[in-house]
Amino acid sequence: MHEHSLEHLVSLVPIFSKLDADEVNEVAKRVRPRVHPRGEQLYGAGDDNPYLMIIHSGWVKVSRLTESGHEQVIRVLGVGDFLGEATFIGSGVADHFAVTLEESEICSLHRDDMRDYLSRSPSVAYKMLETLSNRLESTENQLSSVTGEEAGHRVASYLLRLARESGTNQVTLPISKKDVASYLGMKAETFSRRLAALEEVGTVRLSGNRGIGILDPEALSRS
Amino acid sequence: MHEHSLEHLVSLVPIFSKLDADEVNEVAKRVRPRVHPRGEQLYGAGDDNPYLMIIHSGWVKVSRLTESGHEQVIRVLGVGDFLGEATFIGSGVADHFAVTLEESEICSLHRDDMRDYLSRSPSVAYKMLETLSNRLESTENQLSSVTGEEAGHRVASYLLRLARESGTNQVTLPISKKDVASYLGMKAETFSRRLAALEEVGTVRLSGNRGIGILDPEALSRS
DNA sequence: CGCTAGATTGAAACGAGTCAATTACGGTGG
DNA sequence: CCACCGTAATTGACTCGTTTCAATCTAGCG
Repeated sequence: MHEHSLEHLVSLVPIFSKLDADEVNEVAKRVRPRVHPRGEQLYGAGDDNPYLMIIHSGWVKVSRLTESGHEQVIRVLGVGDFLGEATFIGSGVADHFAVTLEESEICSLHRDDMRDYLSRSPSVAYKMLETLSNRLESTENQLSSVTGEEAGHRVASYLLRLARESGTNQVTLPISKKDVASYLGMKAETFSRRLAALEEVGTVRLSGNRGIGILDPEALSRS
Repeated sequence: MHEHSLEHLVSLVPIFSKLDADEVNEVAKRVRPRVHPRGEQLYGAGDDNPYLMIIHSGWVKVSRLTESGHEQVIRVLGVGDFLGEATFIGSGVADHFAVTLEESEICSLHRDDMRDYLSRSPSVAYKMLETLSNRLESTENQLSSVTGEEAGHRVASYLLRLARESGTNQVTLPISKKDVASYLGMKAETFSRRLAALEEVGTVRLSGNRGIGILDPEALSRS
């Protein structure tokens, strides 16, 4: 199903990166790789998903449904990221949705196996701690930005972040504008209007539905 | 300094609850207990705080400063909770503030010692994972509630949560109204107005600055 | 018992949401 | 390769909730 061995794939995953060859072998034996088509829901709120899922290729969107029924995009996960941890730590059910954004190869590890590795391999637990700690930090950032900054400023910060992460001023939105808007805590119309305003004054240049060229990063960081 | 032994205190802390007597002893040897007066800042954004802090008594408020300078209350920690983990996992500097809300006894563990326990004692790592996972979940909840629900609804949900957690309909705000408002992602004036509106229709009864009696929980959950 | 930070209230301005109507993109099939 | 179609994005006009600013008021500590 893949030109690389399962062992090799496992060794590339950040949370397993400190394991030795024997340990990697053992994990590889327990892992179930699968290719999921674009748009497939991996699990939804209320599901009892017993697997830790690790992304080998593709992208996964994680979102929640507010009580009043609106979708809130929480984060987008890519190669090397894992998801589903909340349902085996604490043994509850999922409270969010996970959907592939494109065809993705994902390995699943049963929670019993995972608990086993956690108790025997401190490096796995430590790597997970690192990841969760970083996620917490970035979610707290999102929270304070949504309540404390106005829409235009959030858009500007987001574009600058994309530019920084990609290392270029010609960025491509990882998700649809509607989803980016949700991630930024605003409606799609507002996001569209802010972008249009930035283009108006020559700060950015929109190309197609996903492309944005940042012409004046200085001006962006000032807004 | 305290009528209980340090060992006893350590054994009461959730993340150390699975340790055996010898391990508890060892942790106790490395721990530095201290009593902090009300209002003391334990650390601030930008500080390199090398300690994991564990609360034995009292309350600690964790908040952030948005880019535009507004304070955003993230969470309130109580007995048994820990803080400061972000600065030893990932080895960065703090990006938030921690302030005691009242006189609090807090034990500090140096990050080197903590890393040591993490690598030797899987139960400690697992307990920390549990906590971080729960915090992540609740912060995600806050996020989607702030963007998806309107102020009145957030106030109602919050009051119901306080009532549920305390097991009574006569609740006491753990922090000032200004801080609660910040936690709920609104201005103090808005919070005040929502409470006044609820009192107006006989759903709640305000008493003093911190006391709220919930007269009609049914009506609250409907708003 | 008086002072001060916290809380309340009012009026007005504004940012973002809503609803609805177009327009444009980008994947598909001819 | 191009025309077509469905989905996504844009735009406009309007509404509404929340913030803002300012003026009291009051709880609760010293």
